[in-house]
Amino acid sequence: MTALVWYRNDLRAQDHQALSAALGSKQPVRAVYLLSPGQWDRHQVAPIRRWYVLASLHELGETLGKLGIPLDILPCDTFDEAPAVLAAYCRDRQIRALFCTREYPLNELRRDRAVADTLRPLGIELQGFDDAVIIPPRALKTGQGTPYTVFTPYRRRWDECLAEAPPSLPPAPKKPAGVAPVTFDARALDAQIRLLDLPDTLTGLWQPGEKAAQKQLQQFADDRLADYRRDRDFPALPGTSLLSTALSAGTVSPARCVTLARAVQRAGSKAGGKEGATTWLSEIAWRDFYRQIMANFPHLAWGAPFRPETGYVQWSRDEQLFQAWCEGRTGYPLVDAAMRQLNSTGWMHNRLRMVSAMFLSKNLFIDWRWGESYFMQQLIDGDFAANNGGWQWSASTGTDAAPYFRVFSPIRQSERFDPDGTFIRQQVPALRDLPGKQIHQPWKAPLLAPDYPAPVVSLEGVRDRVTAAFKAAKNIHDSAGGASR
DNA sequence: AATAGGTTTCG
DNA sequence: GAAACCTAT
Repeated sequence: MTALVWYRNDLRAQDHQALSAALGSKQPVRAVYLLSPGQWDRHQVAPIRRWYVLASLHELGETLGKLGIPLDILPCDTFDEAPAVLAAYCRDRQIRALFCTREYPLNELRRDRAVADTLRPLGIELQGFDDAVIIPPRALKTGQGTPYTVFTPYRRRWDECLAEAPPSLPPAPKKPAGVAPVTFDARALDAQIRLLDLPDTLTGLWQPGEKAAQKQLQQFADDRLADYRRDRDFPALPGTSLLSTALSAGTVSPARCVTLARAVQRAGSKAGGKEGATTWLSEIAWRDFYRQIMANFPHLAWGAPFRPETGYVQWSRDEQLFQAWCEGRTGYPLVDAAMRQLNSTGWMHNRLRMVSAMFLSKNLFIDWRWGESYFMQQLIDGDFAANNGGWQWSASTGTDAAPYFRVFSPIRQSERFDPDGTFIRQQVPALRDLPGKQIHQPWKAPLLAPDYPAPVVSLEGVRDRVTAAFKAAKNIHDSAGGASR
């Protein structure tokens, strides 16, 4: 009789409820990871993200090995094969219980349901734990018993829950007495990593694995969290935690993040320390918010807008403008700097995700799904719920009312959040010689940046056009009888 | 989690 | 004349 931990996007040994439960069952413990390149293709997982996952798995295999837990990497091209692959494995290894961390997007839910249905007749229960989030997706309901669809009231409830019941961290896993360490065979992983064939200049920017993630969290909490509120919106500063990658692959747990943030919040020693921690906790709450949106509105997984009437918006399908956006040559410095950061590092500062998404969906008026998909293909932290939520927020098709708020001026954003142009100059060499504030509007000094493109669209009248297009969409929706449904 | 355009206030 | 303030969308 053996207990099995099925690893997915929870690639850690510390702070891991499923692993803790498996060890607590007093049976021998094994672990598996289903390697699914076909599923990665379907979900458009970025090569750099695949690399991060594989490299983190390599470390996890060694960590688990020291605890006497063998980690097996099982080939399983797509989710469709998961039930058969796991059933065969469980049969061969006398598995009696299966433990995992729950995932909430539709394909993952269906996979897990199919696995549970296949294993139950074999006498194996699949037991899920909700520690990929702080508050489980169906736990919080409004007064009307419906899921929260506006962030602010959600955040208030989330805070109350946190105060009443702070997340608990399971004890560090220990090697059971009498169990010998095992050696992890990383050959399959290393072969996959070689297939990706990514340049060292790219992978060298990132440190995979649980140890690096823990260290990064600790350093952020010690050095930057107190100033997070002040610094987080300036892409030229190291103001953010950079933990999105670790959180999305589970090399760090949100519970650990919240525990550290609450400690800083309570200490509140440094001036502003409290505000910094509170603001960062909000970002963790956003993460939970979009996960509970995804879990409660599963049609989002099929490309549907959250607000049905916005499904009738007539987006542009201009491939050339889209390509200019992807490659960072729109002629708007901060947008281009943002896209070049994404393309060259696999990551983009959160402020810039809003700026570039807003530019694609509102200024170019191109379908937000094109942008959502491009981000997934590039991002090392590509997380379906957060990415979809962010894109729909920018495109005004998503949660939170007041869409007329939602047109950024790429010039204003640039002036506010990269005032002296440091970040732009780092990312866009063609603009390096533009002095001072001129950098925000290079078309006014074309001779100083001869290699930089002219703006691909004018900013004039954007708001009126967007408002008109959304009004037209609502009319179509209402006259199609959508209002009554 | 915003902008534009106006008015008032300040040095 | 710049900065702060107000307001409609």
